[in-house]
Amino acid sequence: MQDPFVCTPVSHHHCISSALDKAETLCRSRNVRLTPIRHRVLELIWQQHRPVGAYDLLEQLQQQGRVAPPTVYRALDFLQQQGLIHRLESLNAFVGCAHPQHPHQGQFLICKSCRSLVEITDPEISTVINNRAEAVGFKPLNQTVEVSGFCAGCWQKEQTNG
Amino acid sequence: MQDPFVCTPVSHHHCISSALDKAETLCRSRNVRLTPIRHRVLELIWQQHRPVGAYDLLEQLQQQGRVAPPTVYRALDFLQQQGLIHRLESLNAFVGCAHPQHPHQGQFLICKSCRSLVEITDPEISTVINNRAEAVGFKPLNQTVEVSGFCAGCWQKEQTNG
DNA sequence: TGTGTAATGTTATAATATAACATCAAAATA
DNA sequence: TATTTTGATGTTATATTATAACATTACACA
Ligand SMILES: [Zn+2]
Ligand SMILES: [Zn+2]
Ligand SMILES: [Zn+2]
Ligand SMILES: [Zn+2]
Repeated sequence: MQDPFVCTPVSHHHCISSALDKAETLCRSRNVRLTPIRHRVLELIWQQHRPVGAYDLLEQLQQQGRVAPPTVYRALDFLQQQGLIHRLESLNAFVGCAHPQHPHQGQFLICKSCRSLVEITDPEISTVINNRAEAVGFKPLNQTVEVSGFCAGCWQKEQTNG
Repeated sequence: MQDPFVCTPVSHHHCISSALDKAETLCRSRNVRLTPIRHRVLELIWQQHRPVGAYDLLEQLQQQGRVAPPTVYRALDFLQQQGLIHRLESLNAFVGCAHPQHPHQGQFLICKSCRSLVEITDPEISTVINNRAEAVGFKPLNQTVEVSGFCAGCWQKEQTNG
């Protein structure tokens, strides 16, 4: 995974096109259509490389013609179904997934200060949660794990300033 | 904790009044005001004993006179600050907390079928998540852990029916 | 009783999301 | 190729969730 914390403008350009390439390959192999709108929405999401709201995307799309909310939400639904993006429940926002090959639920670290985000995929977290759920007779299907706090850089600033 | 899965009408009546008693004691000891509105909102939340939306609460409050959204949201804010309720990010809903004495972040098991909810408080889950976050240089402050799936009862029905 | 603060009332509006139906484009079939 | 079918998008309206801003009221405390 491309680490957002060290993602420079140059490497980020690469990480956008890499994500889009992966998406195209994946959609072709699954025989689903990554239409221009869907492709564009995914591109806009990766350009930010941080959580983006649906209406932010809408605004950007509207710079090239009239677009209405359902268009954006449909694209987001598709991208989510294909595992190309994740929805962040605590932010009402969306972020690109860097490993869309295997369906999974991400675990997200969200910086309160710079609003950057890192997705981790830790099997131990999933396992512990599932075990505890099953221990009380619950059948777990889907996990939402979102951690808010400070990224390394912002935490350092916090400590020196505060 | 009163287990919602086995919460009968009778025991539930107890669990409402117990929660309200705890809240009163707690607010008195903290020298904050559990005003009639706040008390009423907490009561309505516990009456459902499952996640309730702000506008559901509003509707119920309006049966006794005109109430506007800010009133409900303010009460919810207060109750959240005091740890008397939790907000479920994945549902945009609120649920009563059965252990408001010690501030904590809950871990929630949400049944897709009957929409019942169980809060667990598992230190191991918190610890694993915090460890993994710190391992990538992130300073974790707040965790959102919400698991959707089937409660014991509904899972049994699912398996026999499907 | 006055005086400051916290809580609530009130109105308006912001932000997020979906329903319903019309139109269009692509794929499949004849 | 023409026809049919399906999926995608356009369009309008509206639902749902949440907050801003300012007026008023209740309470605490001097
Ligand atoms: Zn992912
Ligand atoms: Zn940061
Ligand atoms: Zn709790
Ligand atoms: Zn259930």
